[in-house]
Formats: sequence, structure tokens, C-alpha cells
Amino acid sequence: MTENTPLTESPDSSAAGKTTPRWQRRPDARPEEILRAAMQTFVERGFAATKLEEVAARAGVSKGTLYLYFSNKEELFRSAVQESILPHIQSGEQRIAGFQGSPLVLLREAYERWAAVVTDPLMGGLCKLVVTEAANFPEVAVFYFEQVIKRTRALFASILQRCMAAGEIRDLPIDLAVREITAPILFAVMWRQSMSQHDDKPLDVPAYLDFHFNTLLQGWRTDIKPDSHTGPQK
Amino acid sequence: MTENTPLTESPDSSAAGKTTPRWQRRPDARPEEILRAAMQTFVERGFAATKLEEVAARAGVSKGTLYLYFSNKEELFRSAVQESILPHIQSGEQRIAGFQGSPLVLLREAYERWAAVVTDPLMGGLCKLVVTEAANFPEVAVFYFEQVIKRTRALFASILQRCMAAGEIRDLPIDLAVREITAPILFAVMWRQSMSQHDDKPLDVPAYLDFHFNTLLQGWRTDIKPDSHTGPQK
Amino acid sequence: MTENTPLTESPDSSAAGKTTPRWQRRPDARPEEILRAAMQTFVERGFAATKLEEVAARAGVSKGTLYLYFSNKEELFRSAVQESILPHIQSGEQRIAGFQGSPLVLLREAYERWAAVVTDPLMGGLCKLVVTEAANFPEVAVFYFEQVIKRTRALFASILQRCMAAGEIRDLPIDLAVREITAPILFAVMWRQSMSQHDDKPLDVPAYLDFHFNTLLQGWRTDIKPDSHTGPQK
Amino acid sequence: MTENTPLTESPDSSAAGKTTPRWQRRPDARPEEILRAAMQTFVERGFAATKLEEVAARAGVSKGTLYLYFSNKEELFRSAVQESILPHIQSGEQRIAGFQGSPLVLLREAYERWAAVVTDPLMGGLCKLVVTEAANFPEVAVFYFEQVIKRTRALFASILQRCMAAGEIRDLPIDLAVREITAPILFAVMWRQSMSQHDDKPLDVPAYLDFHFNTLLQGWRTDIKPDSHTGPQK
DNA sequence: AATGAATGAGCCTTCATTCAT
DNA sequence: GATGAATGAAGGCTCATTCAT
Repeated sequence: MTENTPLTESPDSSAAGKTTPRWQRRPDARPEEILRAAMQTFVERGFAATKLEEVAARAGVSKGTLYLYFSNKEELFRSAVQESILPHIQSGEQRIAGFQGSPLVLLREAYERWAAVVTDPLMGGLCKLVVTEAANFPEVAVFYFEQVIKRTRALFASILQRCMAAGEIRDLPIDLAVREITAPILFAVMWRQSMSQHDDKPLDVPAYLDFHFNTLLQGWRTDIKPDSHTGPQK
Repeated sequence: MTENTPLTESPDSSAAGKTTPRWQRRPDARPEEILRAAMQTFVERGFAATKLEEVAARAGVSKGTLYLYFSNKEELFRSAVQESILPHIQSGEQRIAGFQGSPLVLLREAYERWAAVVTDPLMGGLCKLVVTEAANFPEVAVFYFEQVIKRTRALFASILQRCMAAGEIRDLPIDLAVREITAPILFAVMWRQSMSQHDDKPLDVPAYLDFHFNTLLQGWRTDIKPDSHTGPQK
Repeated sequence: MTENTPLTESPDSSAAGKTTPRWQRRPDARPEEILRAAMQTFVERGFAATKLEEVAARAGVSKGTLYLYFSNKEELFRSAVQESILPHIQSGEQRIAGFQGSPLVLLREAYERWAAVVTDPLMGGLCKLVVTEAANFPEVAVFYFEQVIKRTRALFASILQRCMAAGEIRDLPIDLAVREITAPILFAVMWRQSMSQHDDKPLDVPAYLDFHFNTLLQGWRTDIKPDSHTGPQK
Repeated sequence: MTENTPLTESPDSSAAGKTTPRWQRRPDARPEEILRAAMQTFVERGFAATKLEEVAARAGVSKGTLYLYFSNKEELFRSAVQESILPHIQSGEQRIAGFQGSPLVLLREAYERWAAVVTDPLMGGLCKLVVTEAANFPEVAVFYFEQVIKRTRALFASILQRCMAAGEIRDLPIDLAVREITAPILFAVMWRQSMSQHDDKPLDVPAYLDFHFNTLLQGWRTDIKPDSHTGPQK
């Protein structure tokens, strides 16, 4: 990609007959300002309500300039989403494989590093955006699911399994437990995107991260019989 | 046409071969049907991407008919949101006041009744919609926040306080604990709206509701010192 | 209408192959309220800006009722115009033929009778309406021109000619003189329709009618050389 | 494209067979062209019946271009009217103040200069349009009345007063006399807008202007007793 | 490369017209 | 006959996209 990527936009100038890749990378010169501005605006307004004029204004360029780097609004949307997803993907999956210490410490570290990523305002916006536009852009939803959700789930699932194998937490249904870890945080960061300005008690995110993790740890310890007080009444 | 035109809505229920009347006069049921169709479409597409033609088609009426009941797209949106919010509001706040039994049982009951409401697909859609359009319709966000969020928070806060007063759960920061109860469920129902179709492990909602509640109960019991294994490392 | 006027709207139910007359008369039962209401509204708003709902409301009937008497908006327009034109047409042309007295008296009488007709507010509106919609309804313009303008011109032309033949007024270009008689009055009645409410010096119509006629008589007397003071300077 | 693209607007003046550019960048001339086209169309059809598509076509631009210069149809209407009114306003009021010669000559000059302005086809259209749309756009009517009618009346009123003071014409009710001067001309120019094409005796405007002025002069001279032949008979 | 004037397809909205009641 | 709920074609307006500069 570095040597001779032509800047031409014509999709047929590459290998004729080949299908143009959907997630085509553009020249490095592509201004990050545009992607950032686009992401912000898409998050705030949604895809349909976003005017390219506003994106351009926020990026400090003219409307026409957007088309020098993106062939249309949809591609700009996909690129912005994809670009935002990348940091998610490079989260440290690999370092878990060889880790030797206590699984609970590993869990905490994975949790905190993941939380640090999704706590970034951009990531809350990304999550909101994917949820919001999933019906209109199923391929974006699929991409996000495959690249982010599945990996995150697999990461926490493997750590949880280690914890259970080591007897540090009791046996849990893995799928539910993984969601239990991530769901409240994801909701919080999405919430911040939309409702925080109307919230008279805005969330103290770091405190909540800590509170949440402790709740889980306490709830999942091995030395306690689950469900001793009240049972499902249905 | 005069003798036996049934008032049924099904166009094929009349005698086959007869000309189906182009429309029926149904002044009373119209608004609900329209609101339902509108809500569905707004949830799926968002406000801007929703075409009134599609709403009309789903409601089984023509475009113009919408304007007999709603003066424009925005009012239709607001009405649809408001109409969907109502069931939320009438959740049983009052019965908590005079309740005499164990606070934990009360907590479980409130949780389950609340969960039953938000688990309805429409409610997941409503939540997603409010989050999606909060920036474009701040007054809708405020209305939702005041009428739904605040009441729900207050409801669970008062129950939690009773639980803590009764020594059934340890002292918790109320605001965080309330969120801890609701956030995962809200995330789950929103998720179902958008990503469940791409999810290879779709969520078993009732099981998750139960799992979540038990996690909380175990985590919040009084007989355990919190945070004994790992502490915040920052 | 009582005996056998079919109320059917189908134009082919009359003599087949005959062309349906453009200015077809409808049953006498046709409510005058509708025509009056239509005329008023058309005058105020013009054809395109007139809503049949407003016409119906003014006439005290429902929208659908209009279509029992007029097949569409254009026909209602044409009928209203035509109905208003009729009083114009029956002005006393015939009595001029046999008149024996002084031509000047005849002129004054014709002037006053004509003025009495056009001074009616409805007639001012009609004139305004024809001028307004002439481009959109050329056949209405032609009808008005043939039935009203030409007859009025012919009437005054013949009287003026008698006056000149009798030596009561000097020789004038007939076409210009006829316009000189009618134009100011027509302008005044049109003006009243539109601008009088904003006019801080509303016109005293009877006084103006008299003033105008006297100006003409003085200006057209035989004993004076025309144009003695100032000539055309171009 | 670089070598010999002439800047001329005529699309056929370029080399035949070359592709004509789809549009030219003409930011300065656009508004006038649009206003001219709009004025024409509004005069012909009235406000409501005017389609912006037709205005755009006449102006040689697309629908969307209109919105680069005018925020909506109403503003286009108001701008077109206002722009057309300007020439009216700048009529030479000031030169009358210091004029020294015969008041009658001054009257004739004012009359001819004013007639030259209103005789322009655009002005006839303007007058027709204001009369037509006064009910729908009262503020336009007020503006026209204040800026045009009042000034014109004041102009002729002051001259007439000089004439009467100088004994050149007899004492007249000023308001009526002013209308007597202007009304026939205004009617004629409005008439031309709508009915002239159906008129078998189209008006010779210069001849009529002259005829009208002479009629007035003869009718208003001082040496004649008014109303000697016939009196009001009512 | 960058700009922004110009374009026109598409959608919201109105209202003449129809037709079940 | 009369009504007015329902219809859908038409037109105002927006905004993604193009392209002359």
C-alpha cells in the first residue's frame, strides 16, 4: 500500500474485475481532522441528520474537500467508524496468553485497560453510533461485532475461565458473566453521550468503575452459596 | 355494497371478487396504529432517516392521513415517544411506600416488575431512541429524564436505603448502586434492538435478569468485607 | 330542474357527440351561498391560493358538498365569475337606441348607471379577479372581454358619437375617450379591493364619480381649443 | 478547457461539438436574473400559482440555486417586489422644490416623467401584483403604499397646489384631482399586463398619455365655470 | 489541492378530490 | 343529499454531490 497506491478515485483503476474492497484504506494524507469531525457529528446527530457541511466546518475545510478523501457520505461514515474501532482492536489480547500471576489480578488489569479505552469519550460515541445505526448499516454492525465485541468477549471469557479454574471465583455461566462485566460500563459511556447534560447527578466514572468491579468480585467469590436469600419467583 | 359489508379490517374477509373498499373510516383506532408504526420506524431508523411514507405504509394508511392526526413529523415523533413513555411512568411507585415485608423481597419485586416493563421490545426501542435523538431533541431527552429516569432512580434508591437500614446489604453509595441495578438491563434491551441479529450468542434475557440480580445480592451482602483480594491500583 | 334535468355529472349523458358547453348552467338549486363565498374568496386570495375548505366554511357547507354542484375548482371559479358577470351584461344597452333627449344627459345617465353597477364591491372584485387570473384563465379573460368590455365600450362609444354629432363635445378619438370615461372608475374599485385598508385617505367614491364626470365634460366641451397652454414636449 | 473557453454566456458560442459546461460561476449577476424572472412569473401567475421551478427555468438556473440567494418563496417574492419598487422611489421629487418656471410646465414634466416610469412593462406588472397580493401580503401592500403611493400623491399634490395658487387651474379637491391624474394611467398599465392580448383595439399608450393630460388641462382651466351643462341627478 | 457555486433527486407537506358512511 | 376521513399528486425545500474556478 505504501509504494504505488494511486490517488485516483476510480475504483476500476485497480485490478480490473476485482471487487473493490469495502474497507479500502486511503492515503495517509487523509486528514485526521475530517475523521474526527465526522465522528463527533455522526455521534451527536446520527448518520442521516449529519450534514456534510457541518462536518466540513468542524474540520476546518470546505465541503468539496471531503470528496477529495472520501467518495461519499457513507464511506466517510464507515471510515470514521473503522478508524475509531482500531484502538479497540489492538487491546492487549496477546499479553494474556503468557501471563503467569494471579488470575484475579489479570482480570482487574484487563478490566482497567479495557475500561480506559471505552471510557474515552470517542469510544462512548462509537458504541452509541454502532447501536444507533446498526439497522441502517448492518455491515458496520457486523464489522464492529466481529472485530470488537467478539474479541472483548473472548478476552474476558478466557480470563474468567482461568479464575474459575484457579478456584478464585465460583462457577458462572461464562456468557452472562462476560456481559455482566462490560454491560454497565458500556451503558454508562453511551449515556454520557446523550443524557449527561440533563442529568442532575452526573456519573463519577472512575468511582463507578471501581464500585462495579468490587460488586462483581464480591458477588462471584467462591466461599459463598449463591442465591441464599431470595429466589426467582416466576 | 349496502347489504353485508362487514366492518372487519381484513380486506380479504369480504366476499372474494367483490371490490375491496379503498379505505375504511376508522377515526378512533387510527392514532394508535400510526403511533405504533411511527415508534417502530423511528426506533429502527432514527428520526431523520425515517420516511413518513414508510410509517404510513406500516400503519396501513396513506401519507396524507398522518397529517390528519399529527401536524408534522416532529410532533409525530414527540407523540410517539411520549405515548411509549406512559407505561413507564405508571409503574407502581406507590405500593412501595406502604410495603411491610422484607426489604430484599421488595427489592426483588421492584426489580422484576421494572424489568418486565423495560424488557418489552418497545421499551428497549424507546431507550435506544431517546439516547439516539437526545442531541436533536433535547426537550424529549429532558422529558424522558424527568419522567422516567428520575422516578426509577428514586424508586430503587428508597428501596436500597431500606435494605441498608435493615442491615440486609452493606452501606453503598446509593447513586452508583442504583445504576448498578439498572444499567446492565438497559444496555441489554438496547443491544437487542440493534445487534442481536448479528450476535451468535444471543442473550437469554430471563436468565440474565436472574444472574444479574444474584450477582448484586451476593456482592452487596453485609457479612463480607469488600475488596479483600484486589484493590484499585491506580 | 323540476321536470327532467338529470343531475348526473357525466358530460356524455347529454346528446352524445355534442361538445359539452363550457359555460354549462347548473340546476337552479345550486346554492348561491357557495357562489358568493367562492367569489369572495377568489377575489381576496386569487384562484391558486383559495382553499376549497375556506369556501365551504364561508358558505356554511362541507367540502364534499361543493362537488355536488361543481365538478372541480376550476368550474367553480368559472361559474362564480360568470355569475358575477351577468349583472354587467344586462345593463341597458337597448334603451339607448331609442333615446331622444340630449346626448349629454344620456351620457350622464349611462355613466351613472354603469358606475352604480361597477361600484358594487363584488364588481370591483370581479374586475380585479379577471385582471389577476387572465394569464391563468385566458378563456375567462376572453369571455369577460367579449361580454363586458366590448359591450361597455360600444355603449359609451355610441353615446359619445351622438354627443359629437350634436356638437356638444368636440371631436375626440373615440377609443381613447371611452377609456378616459371608464378607466379611473375601474381603477378606483379595484383599488378599494386591495389597498383601501392601508390608505390613510380613503376615496370618497360618489364624490370622485362626480368630480371625474365634470372633469371630462369641461375638458371635452366644444368651445375651447385643446392644448393651448402646453404641448407634448417629446 | 484552459485554452479558449470564452466567458460568454451563450452556450452555442463555444466551439460546436465541445461539451458546454453545465453551469457558469456567476455569483454577481445571479440575483438580478433571478429577481427579474421571479417578477415576471409572479406578475403572470400570482404568488401561489408561481412554481419556483418555472422561475428557475426562466432565470436559467436550477431550483436549488434560488435558495442560495433567497431563503424561501416568500422572501423571493418580497425581494422581487421591493427591487421593482426602487425605481419608483427615486423619481425626482427634489427637483420640484426649487423649480421656478410655470407650474403648468412643471406639472406636465412631472406627469411625463412619472408616466415614463410606470409605463415600463415591469411597473405595470408591479402595480398589478401589489393589488393582486395585497390581501395575502399586507406588509408588501403597506410598503408599496408608503414608499410609492404616498410619495407620488404628495408630489402631484404640491404641484397642483402651485398651479392653483398661480391661478392656472381652478380650485380643485386635491385628493380627487391627484387620483384623476394617475388612476387612468395606472389602470392602463395594469390592463396591458392582463387583457391586452385579447383586446382587438390595443391601447396606444403615448397617445393616451397625451390625450389624458389634455383632457385634464381643459377640464381644470380657470376661465370656465364647472358643471354648467348637467348636474348630478341623484 | 482546495473551494464553494450549482445541481437535482428525494422527502415533507398541502390540498383538490373521492367515497364510505 | 350531505359529510368529512382518506387519498395521492404536486410543489417547496434540503442537502449530498459535482465541477468550474
